[in-house]
Amino acid sequence: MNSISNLVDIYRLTNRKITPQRLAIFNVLDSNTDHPTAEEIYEQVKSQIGNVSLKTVYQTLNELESLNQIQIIDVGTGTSRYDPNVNQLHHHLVCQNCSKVKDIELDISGEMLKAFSQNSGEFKIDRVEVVIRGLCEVCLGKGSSKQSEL
Amino acid sequence: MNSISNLVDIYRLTNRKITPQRLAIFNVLDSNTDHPTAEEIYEQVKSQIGNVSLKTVYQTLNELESLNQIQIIDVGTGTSRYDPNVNQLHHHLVCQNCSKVKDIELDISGEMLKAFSQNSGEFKIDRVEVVIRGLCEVCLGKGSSKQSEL
DNA sequence: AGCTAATTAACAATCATTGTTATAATATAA
DNA sequence: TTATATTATAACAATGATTGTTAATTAGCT
Ligand SMILES: [Mn+2]
Ligand SMILES: [Mn+2]
Ligand SMILES: [Zn+2]
Ligand SMILES: [Zn+2]
Repeated sequence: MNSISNLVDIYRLTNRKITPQRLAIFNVLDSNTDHPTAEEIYEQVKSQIGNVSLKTVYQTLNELESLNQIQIIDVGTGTSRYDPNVNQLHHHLVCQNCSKVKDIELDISGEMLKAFSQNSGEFKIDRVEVVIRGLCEVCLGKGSSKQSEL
Repeated sequence: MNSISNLVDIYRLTNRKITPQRLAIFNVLDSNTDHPTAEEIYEQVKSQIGNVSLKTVYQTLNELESLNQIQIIDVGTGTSRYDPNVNQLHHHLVCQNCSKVKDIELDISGEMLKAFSQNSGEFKIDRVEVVIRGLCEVCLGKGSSKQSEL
């Protein structure tokens, strides 16, 4: 994602208005590495500026995606995650216990494409997404038996 | 997935009843490589035995997953896909035009783990899922301009 | 300050999936 | 083969994430 002042420029140039809601959403996303859900962003924005609607959050997030400022990722946890990291190719670690999502840098193109071309007949690759599932550092530390505690 | 007669045995051994609905669902899944949705399975079962409810289809599919007979995959198309291929490690190609899902065999563990251990601190890997997005053979043939036709 | 297009909030709607429950069907033993 | 216990089914309501609708509000410009 671009800097907030760049976003403001982009918004002005595309006839979009700079509202407190949008600015607060930009702020929450800026340098965020947590892969928050829309609901989480909504809560943070609300604590910053008092009033937003969840609909506005969704609208702005979809808008930012279509401006290529964020990516919307679905790692199978039931809700979409919003990721401002679009400049650096990366993949994701997903904790099966706490559902936290972390970035991981992986260059798989080499071996990938080699094995792939042997296997797949015709298929024009646009992108490759890797999700690694397991237990994060925190949940490992707690011991996996903690999973079933309430 | 096991053979249908094996499934019948498993069901009997675990105090489950063999119903026409379940048998029809087994049949639809048997050797199926289409990664159908619950709705699609429901339609096929309906054309075989006349009456089922979608709820029964979901129930049976979840049951088969917990018996490790199928896997439920989510490739971000908005609906879960049901895959009887659980004995052979594999990944998925997803067509961005027609949403078809195809199996692909890829052994990424080597390079993967190497790059990974350099990058990720502590994380206990359970499984690695790769989704390759692009255009399938059919949609390539039609030319990508067909995408916007109605 | 006033105009106008864009934005917001409130609310309803959607879609996939799951919960509830009264009825029906299977397995098994008399 | 019929009765019985138990599991499964269908119908329907409910859920949760996301999107649609619209009347009221606001940003950006004059
Ligand atoms: Mn990321
Ligand atoms: Mn598959
Ligand atoms: Zn964790
Ligand atoms: Zn296709």
